[in-house]
Amino acid sequence: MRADARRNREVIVAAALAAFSERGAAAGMEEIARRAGLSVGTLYRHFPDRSALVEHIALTALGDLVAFARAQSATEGAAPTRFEALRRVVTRCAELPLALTASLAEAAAPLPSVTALVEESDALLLALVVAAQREGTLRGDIAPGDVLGMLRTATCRPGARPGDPLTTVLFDGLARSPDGGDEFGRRAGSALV
Amino acid sequence: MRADARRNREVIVAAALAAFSERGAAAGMEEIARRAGLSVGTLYRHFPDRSALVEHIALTALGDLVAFARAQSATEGAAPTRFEALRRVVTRCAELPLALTASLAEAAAPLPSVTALVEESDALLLALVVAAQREGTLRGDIAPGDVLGMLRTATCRPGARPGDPLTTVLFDGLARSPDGGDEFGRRAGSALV
Amino acid sequence: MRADARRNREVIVAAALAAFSERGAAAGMEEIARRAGLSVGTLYRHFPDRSALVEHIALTALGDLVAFARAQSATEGAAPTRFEALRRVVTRCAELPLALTASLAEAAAPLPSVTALVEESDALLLALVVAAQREGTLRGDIAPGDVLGMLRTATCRPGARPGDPLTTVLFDGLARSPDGGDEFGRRAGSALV
Amino acid sequence: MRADARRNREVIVAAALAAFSERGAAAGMEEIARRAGLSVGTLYRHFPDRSALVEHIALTALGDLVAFARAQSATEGAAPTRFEALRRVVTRCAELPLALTASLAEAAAPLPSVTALVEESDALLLALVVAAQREGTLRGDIAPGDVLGMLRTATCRPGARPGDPLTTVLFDGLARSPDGGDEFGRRAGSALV
DNA sequence: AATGAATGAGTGTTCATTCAT
DNA sequence: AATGAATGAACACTCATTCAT
Repeated sequence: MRADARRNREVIVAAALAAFSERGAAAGMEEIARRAGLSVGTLYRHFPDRSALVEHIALTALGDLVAFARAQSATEGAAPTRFEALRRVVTRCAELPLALTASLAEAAAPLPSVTALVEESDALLLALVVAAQREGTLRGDIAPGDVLGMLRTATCRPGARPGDPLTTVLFDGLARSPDGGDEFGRRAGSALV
Repeated sequence: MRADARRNREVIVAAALAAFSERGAAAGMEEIARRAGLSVGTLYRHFPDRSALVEHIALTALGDLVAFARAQSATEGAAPTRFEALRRVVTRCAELPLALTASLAEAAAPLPSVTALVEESDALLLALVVAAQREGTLRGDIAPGDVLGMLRTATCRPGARPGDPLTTVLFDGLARSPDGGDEFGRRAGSALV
Repeated sequence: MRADARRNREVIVAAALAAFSERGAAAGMEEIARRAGLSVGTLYRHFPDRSALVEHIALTALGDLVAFARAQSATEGAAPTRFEALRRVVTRCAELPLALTASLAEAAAPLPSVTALVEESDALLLALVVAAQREGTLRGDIAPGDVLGMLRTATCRPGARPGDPLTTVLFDGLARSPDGGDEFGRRAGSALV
Repeated sequence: MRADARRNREVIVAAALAAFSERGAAAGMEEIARRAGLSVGTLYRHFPDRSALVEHIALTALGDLVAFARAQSATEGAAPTRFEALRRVVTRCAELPLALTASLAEAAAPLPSVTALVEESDALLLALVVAAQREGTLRGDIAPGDVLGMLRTATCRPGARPGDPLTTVLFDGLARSPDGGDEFGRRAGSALV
């Protein structure tokens, strides 16, 4: 592949990402092309049709996340605890353009390749949650599946951002307090959404 | 407004609700009209344009929920505890067609009237959570905002249904165990979603 | 169907016929709509897609011809001889917009409904040729299939017209001369194309 | 012109011929280039635009035929009779890719250069028919123009092939029977195509 | 008041043609 | 001189909206 073609391909993907993020799956090919400073024909040279572009973006974002999650799931990872590994993955999740607009997610969902990655991602995260609970760094009184739900709520909301207070608070709340107690009655009134 | 006109309006709303639920925001005016047994012209007699119809549906569903939440929030409500009131509101939430497809929610989100109701709904639910924690029926070791997140995860997922096991399990998990202890260390590894 | 809709449908068909005749199958939907004094949307209300329009026109022309051929094939038809019946059918053929441009014919050919009619048309014409030969009004020294080929050459050329000298000459040449002889050596030098 | 350039030109023409034969005028420049093992850029180096390529192919095929017909028309040609010369020309005609799809023929028809060759071809063939009838080897009871029509039917049908039974039968039927008689009344009912 | 036919701007997509590599 | 990437006008088709019946 020629250098300029590869460059253009990247420009297209970036433009599509931006367009979908800002305007949802409603963003048209023409608009994406305009953002990329190219013409529609070039889009179609790189992606056979609209859904191929959507799929590519969804797969790239998800694949990136899954790769990172896999790395962090390996015991020999740099993270000192499974809890910390989980925090890193979730933080990375918010850094990635995973928070694609809901409608793009909906558009990509039925694609088998996307479904497969979502399932792997879920499995990796779930395993991390369970492991963190086993090692005692993540409170054990919440079902792993519920924890996953909370994480998803935190990271996949439209507009989620890496530095989000919600994510921070969430992990604070999920951590087993160092003094050994998730003592009942602790008021957490400040950690509102 | 004549009786048949009011009837038509209701039929239209019901048809739109069904169409959006099944086919997402992709559902067209013609399809909605067909489901309603009417013609597009009649749709436009009742709603000036598509977004007015979307807004009406979102407001109806949300308004219904907020009204119910308001009623349950009044201390003199029939619910014996705030925990029970919360459970009723959440159950009602799942009964309502609030779990509209993500794309419809996205379409309705920017409307100020919808935003206002979402905020009121969040405030009411949050107050109920705090109150339930105060009265000791809802475990206090989870931040109210996190509880809200879990509830949202449980109720607003696409495809959520009133009888959902997740909702049941969630409230089981949220209840302070009768023996007085949310004892630390309880493993919940088997309670996967 | 409303009166104006039926009128418009006819206008569309006429416009499509004219457009295809003049510009071949390359004629676009927009042009057909413009000729009809309508907008593309109306074309698509009446015909689900381009090929449906092409098919309709081909079927109408062919169906008309086949109906006429069927009528003339009935022994009790008004034509005194099978030869005369054949001549009428072929003349009618040239009167119909059957001489659609080659590319339209090519576009319509793969449609099963069109193929079926073409086959029936061929069968009817072939039967007429054989019958005319049996009754002695059509010279018997040419294979019926070859006669059919000649007829097709005469009628289905692009630009064929009812009054065509070729058709006249062709039937003169096919007729058994009244004096009983297709005598060898007759010069026909004047009957050139 | 360099040797490789001439070679490329030939390859392009052959590829275009194959593409048009198989897929009709719908064949695109990119497909032709792919068949030729070249890129579109090279096509445009040899032919200024699509219609130039179409014209070249039509002219080549027709010119080849006309040259052959001219040669056979010269009295001193190798053919023992005019009838045999005609048979050779027609056979050659079927060997040439003249039977291009209808839509290509339509595309090339309006070009004056093509029209001129078609007319010369018709004139040559017609003259051969008349001459063959004069020398008594081609039955004289069919108008030369009609004979031409039959020949066209036989050779220019889409899908016509050199060895075609139709061509053989046609010439058998056109030949004056050796016993001297195209005797009237001969039934040919069984010789269906 | 209801109908459903007509509108037309907009979308995805193609392809002959041009031009940087 | 060849390549193949980029162009952009054109096409088939859709659908929210309007309006004659």
